[in-house]
Amino acid sequence: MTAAKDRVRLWLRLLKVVRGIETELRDKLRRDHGTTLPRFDVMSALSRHPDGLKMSQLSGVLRVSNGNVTGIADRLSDEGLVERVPVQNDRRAIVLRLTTAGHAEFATQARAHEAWINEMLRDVTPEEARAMAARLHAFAAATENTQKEDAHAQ
Amino acid sequence: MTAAKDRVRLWLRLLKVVRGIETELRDKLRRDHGTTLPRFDVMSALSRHPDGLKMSQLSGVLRVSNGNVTGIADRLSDEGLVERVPVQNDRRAIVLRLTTAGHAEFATQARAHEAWINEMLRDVTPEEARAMAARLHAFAAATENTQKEDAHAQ
DNA sequence: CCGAGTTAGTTTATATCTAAAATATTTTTG
DNA sequence: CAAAAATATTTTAGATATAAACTAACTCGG
Repeated sequence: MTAAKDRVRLWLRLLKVVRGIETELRDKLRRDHGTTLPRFDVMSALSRHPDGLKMSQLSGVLRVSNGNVTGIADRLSDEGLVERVPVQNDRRAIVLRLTTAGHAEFATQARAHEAWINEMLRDVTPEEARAMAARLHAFAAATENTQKEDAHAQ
Repeated sequence: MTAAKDRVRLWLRLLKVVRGIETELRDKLRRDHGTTLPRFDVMSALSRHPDGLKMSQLSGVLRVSNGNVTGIADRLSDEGLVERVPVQNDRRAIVLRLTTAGHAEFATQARAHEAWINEMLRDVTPEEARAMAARLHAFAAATENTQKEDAHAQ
């Protein structure tokens, strides 16, 4: 089955590219902003939801486990970048949202992030980027679950 | 700069696809083979190097930190799937290689892995897979460091 | 040969991550 | 309504990850 081999090769290539970019981003975030990729991801998701997200929504959006978000939220909360807000009519739930300081801090990080990606992918033309992004829709079939949103987006 | 936005969008799409596939693979590896993605990655790298790899080569190949491999090697070693072999003429170095049991176990896992990927990417034609893999070469510029080999490969 | 610098690997401290159990609350059902 | 099921989050145990400190061994110039 060469078809299977072709698909595996594509998967390995995807994995290598994504890991490489992630490693670069992690280094830059630590060096320039004293933060980490998971923290950036959480703040990024929250920045696009000014009213905040419930913990379960956040873990769904980021595709990470439930308990994982708890720890990251704890640390961001300790630094005053996010806050936990009770939810009306459901005392189980909690909404996490950026504080004013969190919004300001993320705005800075997001500008740097966009510049880094733009530089790292400088050899990809905008046309090619759009075409590739469109093709990647076919891959969405791979993960039929509830991926309603992107992680990382600004 | 819409070009920058296009590139960021592509990056987010890549990230989503890779995370989705990784999540599926993790679940399947655990359910069907009682193992994890990092363990599979280590065994995969070793399977392509019958004479073994030094710890530093392994962490370089997998693009993970040095100390990380130590722990995974410890656990695989406890289960008899890999072994540490001294290196001639350099008593600092250690070569990690699959045991006979490790080779057999990995062969089973690799067959399943190929079938899973082939199924998950069933909507991607072999031609498209090859084309996309070729295009992803342009992305390699993003990570100019020493990525001599793939993680995961069989 | 010997001490400075380098290299290989482990260890340490901490953060991240999952799966599963536990807790608290809400919703559903009979 | 009361019991059962479902839901939201945290907690727990253990694996995975990094960066940085540490140990041991090697290299090399003098």
